[in-house]
Amino acid sequence: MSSNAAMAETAALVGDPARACMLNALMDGRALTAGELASVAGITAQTASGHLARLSAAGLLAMERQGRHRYHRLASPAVARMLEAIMQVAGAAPPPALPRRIGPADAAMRRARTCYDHLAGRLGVAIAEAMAARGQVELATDGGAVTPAGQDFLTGFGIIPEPGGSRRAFCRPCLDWSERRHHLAGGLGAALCARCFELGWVKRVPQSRAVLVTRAGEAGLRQAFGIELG
Amino acid sequence: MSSNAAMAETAALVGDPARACMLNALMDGRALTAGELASVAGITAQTASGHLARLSAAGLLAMERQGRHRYHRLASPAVARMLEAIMQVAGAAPPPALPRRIGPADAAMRRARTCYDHLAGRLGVAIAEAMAARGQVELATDGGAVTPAGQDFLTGFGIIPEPGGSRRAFCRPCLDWSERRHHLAGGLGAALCARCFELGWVKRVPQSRAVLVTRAGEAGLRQAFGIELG
DNA sequence: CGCATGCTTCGGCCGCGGCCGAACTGTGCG
DNA sequence: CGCACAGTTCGGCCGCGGCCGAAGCATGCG
Repeated sequence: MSSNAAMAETAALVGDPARACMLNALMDGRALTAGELASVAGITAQTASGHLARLSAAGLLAMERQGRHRYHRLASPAVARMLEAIMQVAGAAPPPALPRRIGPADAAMRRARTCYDHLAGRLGVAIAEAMAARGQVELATDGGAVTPAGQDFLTGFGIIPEPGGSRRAFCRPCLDWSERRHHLAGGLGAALCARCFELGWVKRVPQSRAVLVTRAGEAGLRQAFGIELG
Repeated sequence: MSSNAAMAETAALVGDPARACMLNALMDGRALTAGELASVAGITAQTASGHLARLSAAGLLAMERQGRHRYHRLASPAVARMLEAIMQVAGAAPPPALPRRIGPADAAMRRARTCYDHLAGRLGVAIAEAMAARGQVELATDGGAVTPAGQDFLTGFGIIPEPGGSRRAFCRPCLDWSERRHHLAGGLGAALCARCFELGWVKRVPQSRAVLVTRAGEAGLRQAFGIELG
């Protein structure tokens, strides 16, 4: 009865070409701005705004303000799974993942850079996702925490976990500019970044926020986090 | 691009309350008539007809004529999976599976009966599904086949697989009246039915198409097919 | 401060599509 | 053959919702 109505409502949201286009563009887990989504859907910003509001209200999307931008992303893996299931029935091959050029044009910046006091770019995101996958940190939209396993790892990595003091913001997710996924910020992000510099794994590029991953860094990252930047 | 359009089209089909209602009613794998589907959706027959035609054209439903009835069912497990994924996102609990009374009112008939020369009812459907699950038979909409493993099983069960003669219709699915799922018909269905009588597993109920599963039958069916009629 | 930018809200246009009544096909039954 | 019943097709009504132009906030920058 009402479950039918709820199902229909959700499906109807996906059932509009413009909205389907936007959802599809978010399938890789990145977060995009309203303007970008309007562009990929081929509609004006005001129309997109309405769609995005409805998608968020229905719990399909999550929104995150950052300055004067608003980043939208799929609200949960369940949404992605649903979209995949629909595409399967629709007989549509998953989209060719067109390499839309977003973020900084500089390849080195996209690969690795600092964001204030922590690491960003593919490197920063890879570290965050590796630690999350291994259960060392738990990331939520509005915060995060280091698990006991994470404490152990950090100690072994040469980072002394914070005493009770400014615990609040110690482990915090931050939306990555170029990757549009979360990397680690807060005290933890800063400590990881500092330790990587200390170990000689990364070096600053003069006059730029970009950092260079050294040979030693590639080996160390592979061993410590299982990361392969490619 | 076009994959977005295909996805939107499919989702839009589910996105109508009436169609969602019908699809939901088919989630258990049974096949229902257009009239029944119209009834559960609370719309007239002519409106339902239009919906069903569109759903079939899009490959969400499969239709099967039987006399002057037209039975509709989900076209594939992928469709069921999609619907489940949508319901999950919609936060709707799967419908309480309201026990709609369909088919013959006689409980014995629903449990087990003969259909011409083969077994039907919960028993017939259970045998067909058990054999399909074990890879002994392969059932398609318009025919079926006994696999090598199935040949072995049948030999052990005391059935001599047909010689090349009337092979065509030896293994054939037949839509079950009360269960609205397929049971086995054709030469195979007849042979299985005959053997069950021969083994004393089932007995005819006088003046009725219903058959009774004996104590020996319950044990035998459990052992031979892993069936538990409950 | 004022301007530019990103996004939202409002108002109105318009077309798609769901709905039903009525009429038609086709199957089964006596 | 005529009747009953399941299902479809046709035609027309109507409302929901997508779309954009214009105007209204918010944030950031010089």
